[in-house]
Amino acid sequence: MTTGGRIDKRQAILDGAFTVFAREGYAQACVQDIARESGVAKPTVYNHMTDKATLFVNALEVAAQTALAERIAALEPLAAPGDDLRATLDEVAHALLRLHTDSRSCALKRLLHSEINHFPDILEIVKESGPDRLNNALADRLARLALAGRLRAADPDLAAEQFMALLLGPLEARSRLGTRTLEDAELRTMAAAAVDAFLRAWATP
Amino acid sequence: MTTGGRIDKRQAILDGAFTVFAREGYAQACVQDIARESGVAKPTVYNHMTDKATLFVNALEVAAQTALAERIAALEPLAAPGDDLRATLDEVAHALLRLHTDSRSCALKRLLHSEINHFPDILEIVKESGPDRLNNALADRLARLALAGRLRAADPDLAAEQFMALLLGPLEARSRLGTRTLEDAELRTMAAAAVDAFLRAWATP
DNA sequence: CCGAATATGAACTCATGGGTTCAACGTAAC
DNA sequence: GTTACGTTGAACCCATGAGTTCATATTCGG
Repeated sequence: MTTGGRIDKRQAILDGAFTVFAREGYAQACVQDIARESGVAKPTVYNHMTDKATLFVNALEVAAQTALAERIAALEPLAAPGDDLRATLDEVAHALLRLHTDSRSCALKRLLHSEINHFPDILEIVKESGPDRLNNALADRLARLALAGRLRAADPDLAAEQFMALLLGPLEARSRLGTRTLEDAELRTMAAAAVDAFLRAWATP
Repeated sequence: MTTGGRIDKRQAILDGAFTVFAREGYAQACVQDIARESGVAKPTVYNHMTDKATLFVNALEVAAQTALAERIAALEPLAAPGDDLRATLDEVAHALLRLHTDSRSCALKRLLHSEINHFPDILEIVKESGPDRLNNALADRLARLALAGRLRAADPDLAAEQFMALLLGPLEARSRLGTRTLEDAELRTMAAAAVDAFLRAWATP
């Protein structure tokens, strides 16, 4: 039934679709371009997806799942933090910053924001693979640190939320809404500043 | 030359344009609808603006200026903070949260993000009336507080950036990308949490 | 090698909407 | 009144692009 080729084409289409939607936005993207970008003919696109709208939603969905998985993987060092908690947090913060400044991540965020009113299904994607999931995963790690006496014990969810806020909040202005590419050195500085403030607010007194 | 009526029409057009763009997005909004929303005929729109693109940019520009002015005004209490610094910060934080959850503010942010790649002029708007301006105004207030010994003296710009981050970062997830309307009680809780963390990180030791 | 399923490209239909034209209509200035 | 200017609504032209059709080519299982 689903031959290998079919699955490959489907992946190629979803991938190419995200690329074009990311570059053009939903309305400005045309299916012809998506087909070209995917290395596929236009009728083939309609062979796999019923219309442009579902193509859009599906493309966003896989992009969101991929992004979430990468971000959660970046929390890994917190599972076995060394003696130097600050260094571990710096490392995780820097990795998260890199992932959040990636051009596909920025585009994903842009698309989710801009089309959320036209596509109710997008809300489901956000609940399924949005920042809440990442916050929860981070809260889990922080809770274990709190239990080990290395952080304040109060409300790991709030701690996670504020860690992410301190880290990502400054991003928007610094990157000029995703226009400017930030140097790695600048990312390290931002990560260090966020971790520093976070530890002042959340380290055990 | 410019009779009173002309200016009124121009304002009405810019206002109606923002309303429709906010509801539909740039590409999906049609000039006919904008004309209807503004209580004006379609050729009148083209009488004031050369084309849809400049109409869009101008509408965004006035919306951004308005939003910035409101936000800077909300910092006013910090000019003469009472004995209770926390209470003053709570008040300002709450006011800022209300302004940032306003539906027009959310729409403005959405539009800036989603069309920044198609309209280079938007970058100018962001630099002119974007978060940097608000950060600077806040940093000024915080610098005076630091000078008065009520906050750490180091880097008021960073302090302002982190205050805004702690305040607005949690907003995105909580409001489900601007979909959910937040109750005033929830805004107060969020403001208090942000101020609490900010003071732990930035109060004089 | 054959046959079924899928892919292809080109051409087609049709709806949408940006931008313009024009003749008729206020309306305010003098 | 008349002159000048802005507004109006309707009709119009034209480009774009979603979605389909079909005849042909390709590919893969058996």
